Amino acid sequence: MPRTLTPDDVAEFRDALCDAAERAFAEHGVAGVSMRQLADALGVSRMTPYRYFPDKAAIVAAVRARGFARMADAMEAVAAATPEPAARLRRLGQAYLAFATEHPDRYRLMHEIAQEDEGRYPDLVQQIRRSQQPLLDACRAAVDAGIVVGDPVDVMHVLWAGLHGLNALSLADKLHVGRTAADLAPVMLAALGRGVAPPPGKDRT
Amino acid sequence: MPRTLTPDDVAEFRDALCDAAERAFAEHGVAGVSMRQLADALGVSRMTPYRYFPDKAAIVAAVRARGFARMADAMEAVAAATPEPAARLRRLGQAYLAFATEHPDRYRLMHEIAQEDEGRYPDLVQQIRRSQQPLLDACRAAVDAGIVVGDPVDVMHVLWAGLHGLNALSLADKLHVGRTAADLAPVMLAALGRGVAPPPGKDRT
DNA sequence: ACCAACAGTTGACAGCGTCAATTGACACTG
DNA sequence: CAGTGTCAATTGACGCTGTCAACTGTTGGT
Repeated sequence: MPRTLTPDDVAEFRDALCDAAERAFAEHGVAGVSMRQLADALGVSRMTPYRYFPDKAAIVAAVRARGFARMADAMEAVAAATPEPAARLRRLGQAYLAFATEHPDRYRLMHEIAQEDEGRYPDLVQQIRRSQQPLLDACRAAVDAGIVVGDPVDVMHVLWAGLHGLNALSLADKLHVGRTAADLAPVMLAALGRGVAPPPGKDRT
Repeated sequence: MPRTLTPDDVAEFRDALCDAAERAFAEHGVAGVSMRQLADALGVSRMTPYRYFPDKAAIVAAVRARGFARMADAMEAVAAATPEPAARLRRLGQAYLAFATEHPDRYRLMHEIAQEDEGRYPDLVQQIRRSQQPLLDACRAAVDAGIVVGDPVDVMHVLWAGLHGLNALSLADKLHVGRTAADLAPVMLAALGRGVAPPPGKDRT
């Protein structure tokens, strides 16, 4: 009914749409949710969402970006609260694993979608980058402090891959019966810690 | 035209359908390929595939099962050719990473689909299990040989998660520019090796 | 009081997965 | 050799999808 849409109006509607989409995607999967259902959930007609997003893929991208943003917030908070390099690295690892455990649907949507050419969604790309930054910074600090050896970017990739791999197996129900991500988290963290630590014989500052 | 369908006929058609589906899925993604297109590709009419598979999900499951079977073959071959425990573990890791590099689309389909309740496809479940078995056996052997410490199943999960995580990041184009899976493979393998090795001071048989 | 602008709605279309009814060719039986 | 049952394969139909295009109706500016 209003004549012109203020930026706030647009943001509000987009947020509401993303909220509804996030819930629906979590429950039925992306493929199981139609644009029409989302419109219904918001009490608007079929095509209204298309005034705020160019197509369905853009909504998926927006929801994924929100997920990465939430994760980035969590990682940044942990990093800021833990100055000591070794502890920071450990805490970030725990936080990464915890995020997937606490928000399994979100994490799945963030990673399991294989959105083609996500470069077309700059906000998504930026939030992905932001979510990695604390871990990368912590790796650099750890290498500088001498508690980790190797190229910081390599180390970061190894840690990230290990953490993400565990999350992925857990969320895909691929862990053997009786094992949970929570069980394996300390084992993984210990192994990664030993894997990137300097060779024995030197002491750590 | 033939009156009764021999089991061989059925197997042949199912194979041909899976071949076509695998190619099409690789090129356009599962969501981008319709049953009708698959039927067209085989030169039969829309509903014919439904005589051989109950629905589209079953075709996806069959193609995924084939992927895991191929992988299991590769892993079994490596394991059989490498009796020495440490080398076996290393070679299996290399083979796992290589498989994803050589068959990216297959690997993606195998892992990125989040098929709900894959327990309904016993063949898929069995091939998944089979593809893990060589690594699990190798972990047990390595623990027995004293070159790896910890619960063998835990160790296997840690190694698998590390390898899969690297593959997942690589295939999702999440590695930083200039880094490839091939670059990071040795780094990851070395880190995992150190991560599960016994504490220093003991010697390795 | 008019008009242009534009948020929102409805109509329409091609394509989807799949159920149900139909077709047509063959292997038998009388 | 005509008739019949069987079953692989095809076609018809339905409700659903994402989205283009045309439309409606309200509103701020003149």
